[in-house]
Amino acid sequence: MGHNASHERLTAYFERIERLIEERKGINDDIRDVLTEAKSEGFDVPAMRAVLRQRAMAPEKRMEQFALIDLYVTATGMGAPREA
Amino acid sequence: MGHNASHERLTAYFERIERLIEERKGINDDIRDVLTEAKSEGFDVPAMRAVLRQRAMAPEKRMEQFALIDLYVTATGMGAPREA
Amino acid sequence: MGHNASHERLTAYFERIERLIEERKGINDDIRDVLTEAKSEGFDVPAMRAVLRQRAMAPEKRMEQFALIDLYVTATGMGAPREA
Amino acid sequence: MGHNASHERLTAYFERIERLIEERKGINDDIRDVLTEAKSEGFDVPAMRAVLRQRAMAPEKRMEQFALIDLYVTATGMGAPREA
DNA sequence: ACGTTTGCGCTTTAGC
DNA sequence: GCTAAAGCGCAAACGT
Repeated sequence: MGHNASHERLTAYFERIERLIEERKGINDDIRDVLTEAKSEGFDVPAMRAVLRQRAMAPEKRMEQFALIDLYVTATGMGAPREA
Repeated sequence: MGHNASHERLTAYFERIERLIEERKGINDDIRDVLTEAKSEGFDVPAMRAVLRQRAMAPEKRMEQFALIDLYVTATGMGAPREA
Repeated sequence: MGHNASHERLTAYFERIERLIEERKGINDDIRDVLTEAKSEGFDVPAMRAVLRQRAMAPEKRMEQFALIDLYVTATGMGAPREA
Repeated sequence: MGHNASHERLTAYFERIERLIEERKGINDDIRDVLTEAKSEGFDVPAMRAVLRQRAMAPEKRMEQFALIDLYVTATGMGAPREA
């Protein structure tokens, strides 16, 4: 009884998650389609991915970190900080 | 100018993809939420994930894989694959 | 000068860590090589990884986990259980 | 016979890999120890990790990529390229 | 100690 | 088909 209810709840969780996973798969397909379309127009897909990565970084957080990073970079004589 | 048109198209691609990535992130959050909810009811999340993986596999492939695993476990003298 | 001494110590830390990271990378390469060799003899690498995961688990924990997985699989009306 | 030989070889592979995994674990422990030591001298561990990540990038490859990346970044009006 | 967040390894997929 | 990269899950680490 409580046991059966438990089974039902568990099954419901699985179904919800599997539905979400399906949606996620659809989105991944969409992304792939867009990149394929861009590629067919001559755009460089790896470079586009690189830009997407860069844009994904929260700009604020990046700047916060760089103060400390530059400090250590210069301190250890690794050459021009943020040169890349 | 063809160049500007190219920029516009590229920008549009980025925006479409970033929108899709946002959606995907939302879905991942949803999945995590469902698992958290299940956990709060006493379900074991890693075990649930294992079941989800099994359900995602084609039954035939799953049986093949398990047969191999059992074979290797037996071959190397590990304790009872069955009790697994 | 204390400042320079600090720089030197920091640099030393970086070098020690980077050396360790190199070693770790070498080990990962070795693991990959062994698996590749095994594969070339006809062994199934994913199945081997599954066995390695099982062997890495404390036997008692392993039994617990498998019991839960079987329980969930049964509860949700799936066929033949097993795996990790 | 060939069967037994197969078991032996498989077992040998597992043992080799498990030995390597042990070594890797030891290295990870060493890295953690070094960072702990650095922290105890007042160095900022997250920043150190950031520097390590930066140093890990092959400088050449980075520069190669940046030509294309900058092209796309400027093309899409995302603001100063490589500002970080 | 807990929850959140970051890094690490594995898996799978994309590109060559 | 193989090598290289990205996504994902897991675990340790950091801050509260």
